Order: sequence, then structure tokens, then C-alpha cells
Amino acid sequence: MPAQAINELLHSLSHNYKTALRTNIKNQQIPLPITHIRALKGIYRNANCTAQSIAQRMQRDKAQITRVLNELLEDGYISKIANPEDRRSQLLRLSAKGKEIVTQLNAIERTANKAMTANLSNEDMHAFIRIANIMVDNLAANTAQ
Amino acid sequence: MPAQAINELLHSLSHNYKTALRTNIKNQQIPLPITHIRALKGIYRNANCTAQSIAQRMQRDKAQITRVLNELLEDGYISKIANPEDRRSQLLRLSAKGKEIVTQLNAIERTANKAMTANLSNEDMHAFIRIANIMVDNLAANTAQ
DNA sequence: CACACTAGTTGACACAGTCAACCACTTTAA
DNA sequence: TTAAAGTGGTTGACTGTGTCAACTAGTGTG
Repeated sequence: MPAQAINELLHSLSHNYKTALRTNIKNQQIPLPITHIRALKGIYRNANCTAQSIAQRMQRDKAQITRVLNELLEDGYISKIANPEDRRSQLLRLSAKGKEIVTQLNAIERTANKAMTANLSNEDMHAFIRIANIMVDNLAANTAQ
Repeated sequence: MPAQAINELLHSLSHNYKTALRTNIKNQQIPLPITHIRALKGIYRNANCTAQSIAQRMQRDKAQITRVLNELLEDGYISKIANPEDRRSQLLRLSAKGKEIVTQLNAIERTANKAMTANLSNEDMHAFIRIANIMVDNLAANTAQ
């Protein structure tokens, strides 16, 4: 196995994935950066989520998330409502506009995923997911100490 | 297979990989961003390379590469020498300082890769490389059209 | 020679990520 | 029951990454 093959491969994979994502999003006239979209999808999937829970799930700095959410708020994709259980935080909800765009995004995602996994069997994809998850765990453990 | 598992997994993999890289590099007191390091390694591996060939190999904008190389030049990691075959471009060479840092980086890489692939068999890694390469090709084809 | 093309540079931006300081509120424990 | 420690969120400042367009200088072709 060539010494540095895996390293450049990971750079290449992440670069090509993000580029394809951006291209698909732009082609659908959706005027949002990737991080904003991930946050929207996170809110869609998780009822009663807060800025904090989104930040954790996305493994991003809470400062970054604050700014992303405020932009989504300004643009009318989400709303913040008082959290009855903790007055420091607010619960995040998708607006109608937000739900609409997430629906659109889910459709894009399905076709994009199909394209990305062309020529790959179900077994391959399961193997990839299993292996990548182990790698993520290894990397996280390594960085943590 | 959960609908969006693969997407968040790819974000997570790329994020954790880059974070671990940065951490390792910082721990070794190497004051260079990842892109600079990738460029240095590219120059190390490819005799008589030019800015253009580095940009291609790294799939990055030539503007970005110009700036990276000029910083590496200023910091004394590389030198540019006239290209006898094309007066528009220069050949890139590592300086002694550059070679030293690449040697150091190769050592870091070996241990980092070992940590990253802990709990994974050779077969797993070969499978991962094969599958990831197919995904890269699919993504690139998708973006190109 | 004129033309299209290529290598590299520069400017200007948008996006992504990180760190530290801070405020308001909550939890813990003396 | 209050002081101290901790948490959710905000803000400022900054570094790094990626992209596009315009441009200069040199190359290759007809």
C-alpha cells in the first residue's frame, strides 16, 4: 500500500464532495453555504433542538453556529422560541420557507447520493460506512488527548 | 441504510481528519497550514515540478498555489529555478530546511496513519481506498458536466 | 506575423474554523 | 441560601481555504 495514498485520497474525497455539494446547491438556485444547509437539516431532523445541540451534532464551534443561525433567522428560514426549561437558550424551529428548502434539499441529496455511489454495491457502501466510522473514532480519540 | 448517514459521515470524516492533522503538526512545532504542507510534500515527491503541476495534482486553483508557494519561498522552504524548457514557469526545489521539515512530516504521517487505521485490517483499508476512489471519480464526473 | 493558448500573478471576495472574553442564567455544594 | 463553578449563547478578532476575473509574459500554430 503506497505510503501516503490514504492521505491524499482523503483530501481528494473531501474536496470533491464539498465541491459537488456546492455545485448541486447552486444549480438549484439555493443561496446558502454548506454549513447553513447542514444546520437547517439538523433542525429539521431534531425537534426541540438548541444552538448548543446543533453545534455538538455538527462538531462545530458554538461561535460559528451562533452566526449561522442568526443568518438563517434573518433570512426567515428558522425561528427561535423561548426554551421553557432553560432561559439561556432558545428552541429552534423551521419556518414554512425553511421546511420548503429542506424538502428541496432532500431531493437533491437523494440524486446526488445516487450519483456518488454509482458503481458501488450495497456491500461496498456498508463497508465504507463501517470503516469510515472507525476512522472517525480513531481520529477523534487521537485529537482528544 | 439511513438516508443521510453517508453525508454527515463524510463531513465528519473530513473534519476530524483535518483537525487531527492540524493538531499533530502543531504539536511538532511546525508553523505551517495544511495546504502549505501538502505543497511541500508534492514538491518532495515530484522532481522538476512547477506551480502548475502542483496545482493540478492538488486540484487547487492556481491563484491559491501561487500564494502558498510564495510564502514557502519567503520562509525559505523552497527555491524556484528557471525552467529551461519554458520561460513562463519555474521549477520548484526543496531547500535543506524544506527537506528537513518533510522528513519530519513523513514521520508524523506514519504514526498518524497508524493511529487512524487502528482496529482496521489491511483488507478494510484496501476496500476503503478502492471505494473512496470510485466515489471521487463519481463526484468529479458529476461536477464536470 | 497574428492568433489562440498557457504559466503565473494579483485583487477582491465569500466561506470556514478557532480562540478568548464576556453576559446571563443554572447548578452545585458549603 | 448564597458563593462558586459551570453552561448557553454572543461578539470580536483573526487565520486559513477556495473561487473568479483580469492581467502579464511567454509559447505554439497556422
